[in-house]
Amino acid sequence: MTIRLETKMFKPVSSKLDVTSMEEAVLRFWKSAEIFKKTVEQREGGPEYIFYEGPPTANGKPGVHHVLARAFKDMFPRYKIMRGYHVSRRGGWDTHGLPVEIEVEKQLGFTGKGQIEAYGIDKFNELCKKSVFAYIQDWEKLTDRIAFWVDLEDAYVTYTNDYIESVWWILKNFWDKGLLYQGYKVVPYCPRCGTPLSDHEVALGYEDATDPSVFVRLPLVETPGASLLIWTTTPWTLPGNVAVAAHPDVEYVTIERNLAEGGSERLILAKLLLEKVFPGEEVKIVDSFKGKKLKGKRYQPLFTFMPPDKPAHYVVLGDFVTTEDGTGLVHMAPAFGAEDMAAAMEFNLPVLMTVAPDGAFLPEVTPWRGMWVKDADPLIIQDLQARGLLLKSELYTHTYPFCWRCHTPLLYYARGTWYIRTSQFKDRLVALNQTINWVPEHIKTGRFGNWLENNVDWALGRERYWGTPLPVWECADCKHQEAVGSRCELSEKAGRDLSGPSTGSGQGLELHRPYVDNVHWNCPKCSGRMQRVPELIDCWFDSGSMPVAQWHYPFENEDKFNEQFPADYICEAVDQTRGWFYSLHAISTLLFDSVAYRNVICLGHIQDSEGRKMSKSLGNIVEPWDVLRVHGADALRWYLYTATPPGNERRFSGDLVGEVVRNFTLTLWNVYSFFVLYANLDEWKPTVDGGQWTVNGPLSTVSSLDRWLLSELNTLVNEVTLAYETYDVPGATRPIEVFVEHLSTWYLRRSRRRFWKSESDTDKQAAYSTLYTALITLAKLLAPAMPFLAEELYQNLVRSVDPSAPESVHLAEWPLADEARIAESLNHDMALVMKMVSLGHSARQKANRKVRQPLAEAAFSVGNADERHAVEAYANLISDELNVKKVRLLNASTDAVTYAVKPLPKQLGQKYGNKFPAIREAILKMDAESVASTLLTGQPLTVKAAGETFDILGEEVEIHADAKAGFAVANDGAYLAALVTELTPELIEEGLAREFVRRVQDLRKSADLDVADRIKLFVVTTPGLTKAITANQDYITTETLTVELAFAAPPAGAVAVEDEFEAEKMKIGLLKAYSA
RNA sequence: GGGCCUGUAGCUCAGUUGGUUAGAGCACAGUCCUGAUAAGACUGGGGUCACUGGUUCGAGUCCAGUCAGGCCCA
Repeated sequence: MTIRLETKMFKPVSSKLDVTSMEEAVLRFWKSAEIFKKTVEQREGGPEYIFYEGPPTANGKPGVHHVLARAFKDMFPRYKIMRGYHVSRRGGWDTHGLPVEIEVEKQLGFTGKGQIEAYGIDKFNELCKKSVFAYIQDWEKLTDRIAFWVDLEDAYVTYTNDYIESVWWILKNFWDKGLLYQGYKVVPYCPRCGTPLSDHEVALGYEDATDPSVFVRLPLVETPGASLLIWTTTPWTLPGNVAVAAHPDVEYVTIERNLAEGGSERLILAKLLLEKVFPGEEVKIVDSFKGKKLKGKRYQPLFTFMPPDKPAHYVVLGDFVTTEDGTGLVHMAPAFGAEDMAAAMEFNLPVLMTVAPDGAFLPEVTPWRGMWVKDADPLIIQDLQARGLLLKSELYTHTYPFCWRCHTPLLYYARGTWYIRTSQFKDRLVALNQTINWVPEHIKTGRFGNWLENNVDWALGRERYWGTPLPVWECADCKHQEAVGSRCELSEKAGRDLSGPSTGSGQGLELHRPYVDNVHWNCPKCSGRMQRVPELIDCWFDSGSMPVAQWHYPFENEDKFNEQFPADYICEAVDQTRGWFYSLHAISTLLFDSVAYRNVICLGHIQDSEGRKMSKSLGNIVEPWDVLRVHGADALRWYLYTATPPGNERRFSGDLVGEVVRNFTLTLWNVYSFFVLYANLDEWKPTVDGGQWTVNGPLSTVSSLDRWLLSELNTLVNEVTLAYETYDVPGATRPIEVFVEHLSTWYLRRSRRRFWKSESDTDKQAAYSTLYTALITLAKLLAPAMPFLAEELYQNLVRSVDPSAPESVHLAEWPLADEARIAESLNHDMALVMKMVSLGHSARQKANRKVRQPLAEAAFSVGNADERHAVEAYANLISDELNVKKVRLLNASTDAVTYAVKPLPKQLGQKYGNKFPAIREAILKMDAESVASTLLTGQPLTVKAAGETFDILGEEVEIHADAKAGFAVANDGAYLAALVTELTPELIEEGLAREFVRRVQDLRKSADLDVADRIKLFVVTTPGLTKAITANQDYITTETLTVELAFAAPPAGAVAVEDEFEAEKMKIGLLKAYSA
């Protein structure tokens, strides 16, 4: 294709789109023109829109689920910028915590805490610090490629001294309010990592585990020969047994059973569980009683390694006992179970701590000393067996918590640790949550709301190395404790300046371990030595402190903090309900009695194409780059926005993204390239009107197609805008797909001739104006979701002809709907026209009349008077599209039309309720023709049913017309299209002429002519076709841009072809006459 | 065991306050259309709307229960 560039307004656009190179060119433009920076700078002074980036950890490669989150994070700031808001999108990195330590331990080949201390905490933490940015380049590259605009140059980093100091300030605040306390509780504890885990960490690691399931006899002291029967899946807790619990109101039985070795025994257990414990075994019930009768019964201790310091080994009563599993008699080891500990408190039972923090038995437990408790399970079982205390031992599979990073089974273990008293604020947590806009809404009262309702104190302490140290110092002698809230305060206490920078020659203190542990002072109470407690804090507290700590508030940036709190919008995946969503909410509630965010989109997880979770071990991870390389970022983003509502889990594969390109991107691209092709041919350009873009002349009031498209366009603007305002992502994207489809397959399909015609009349101008308006409006509506394509359209359609326009579509103003252009009835009518045309095509298919053959007449039947008007008003559109000479409405009096009636359930059912079936029956029994004629004249129909008389109105019954003879018919409900299929010689000749034109156009194409090139045409053909060509010569020469038509053999050098159709033969050839 | 969500065509998803014959795209087959189109139009095959029961004149939609999957909590 040859284009004379010097006269063209718009950059020529190939009809073939190379997505990747287009996007890469846009990326280069954004970079060189610093567009992202400008989107922030140019909105300085505008209202603030506050977005918080949930900080990821860059010690692993980003995956497609990160693309999901980043795509959703990106679109609202882009939208708000176009609406004039100032949005500073500060990035952040989460850098502390066990995952980081685990990675480094792996590198070093460590398996326990001892090795870390031997290696040196300073060196270990140095490696942690390096490792958190191991994959930062991957993150930056991906973030850049998918066009997630976030400021990574000025990102906050949770390990910096400034950040930690702000976190300390928060903790000191809590300390002063008495919200930070040391408690002793049974906590899930990872013996390998040597630290308790928070509830949200435990949640990450449930797996199926197979454990021993043992039934153990506890011989009663006062009743020789009888034993309590208990059940446990953790035999290693048995040396810690101090009591047995029974439910006061459950029915228990004493049974007698024969022993294999001879003799018999008596056992006590819950009656309901008898069948489960002794399936198929005959047992004799000798007694039956309520659990409360067991109260205080003493039994012989199983083990005596650790003498209890309080009365023990008797039955206590508790409501927590269930008859789901086991025996209804629950073994109590207060050191290893939360309920056990609670019972120990209630009944003043001793706590036998038989296990060391590393999960090994203490030396006192002589047979298994130093042994990992789970390894000791079989030996304990053996021991019980040998002593005749074991009834039976089986295997039991249940879900059990494992350490989420190292997969060690967790132990429930009584430990001292630090808590934040969040439960005291439960009501405020719940009340403030009510003011947050959750997408999807059910999270608010469901998952997140329930979680808040059941709030328990936040277990904050972590006995680890790489993290924010808990700023509490304790006197070695008198246990006096002080919390420190800043570097200055620490300097004062320590008596030396520790507040300077910690790098270079600065005297300042690095706030991590081990350096911070080396700061001491004398106890003000007893002049003992103040030493920092060993704990770090939960790294979720770091990220939850981000609204404060990213600004190093309150030590500086007070104005920044005030301006940027709370957030308008955050977005993360659903696993963050117990993570960042909670930590942000809890901290800002306790600190400021405020929400931390007003709107939140909570994303579902991505699964693979089979609906399985993507995981490294399954090897089913879709690499984002594989998709990006083939289909580009826009298509990936668009797929994520449109495929599923954000809260749903979604199946994902690269092929589904490819569909977006074929279905949506290419359709829009082709409209765009069509526009540019013809606008350049006609040298059409929009005009600038006082800095505002308008289009040439008044927007047509002549063409109903133009009025319709603009009505739909402005409707779309309203729809998309409302969706953005309510954080409805599918609502902001899916309607654009529908519009583009209509734009391409109806507006443009029906408007093509308006662009082809040679004369430049007002109708042609109006067509250009309308299409141009639609394209530049679409570019803006698409900008937040498809930033690349939007930019490409905008640069070529707007910037190339108006250098004074905003430099980027992302700096442009969001379009506002022109309400005056919205005409509901027009949208309605056109939808009807499309439906009638569809029926017309269907009828043609049935009649086996191809579209190129003109037909004499199409007649339609529709539902009501308004619709009859619509068909009349758009008759020319319909006749063009269906290639018929005449369009009219079917008329009962002149056409051979029959009627059928269909009572409408919605109308009649709502009005008459349970009388509806009888009424329907009665109407159907009546003569359809007379029912129709009554109702069509606007009179009510009198119906007798079930002994009553009803007046049925026209809108309560649907009247179906059917055309009898001489028509090819297609219908749908009340709608019907009927085609006259009879052909006259003139119609046949016209059909031949169209066939002929089609052949010439193909030949033009294969001769590689430009669309506007004029040709000389040579034809040798059979008489029938000759006659048809002669009769339609004007039509043919106009259509094919023929300046000279000769009935002669093509000369040498002509592009020629032979063909035959409809029993006619021909040879045609063409020569280029001249270029347009 | 408890909470939340999901279950509609081979695949990805729509389906309004309960109301006519449950739709779209992809994929498959045929026909047509095409001087923007890698596209489009029409037709066809493909559905016990997870299952069972209930409410109702009427249930994909409301209620109860069951099953399956996901996430979360024990």
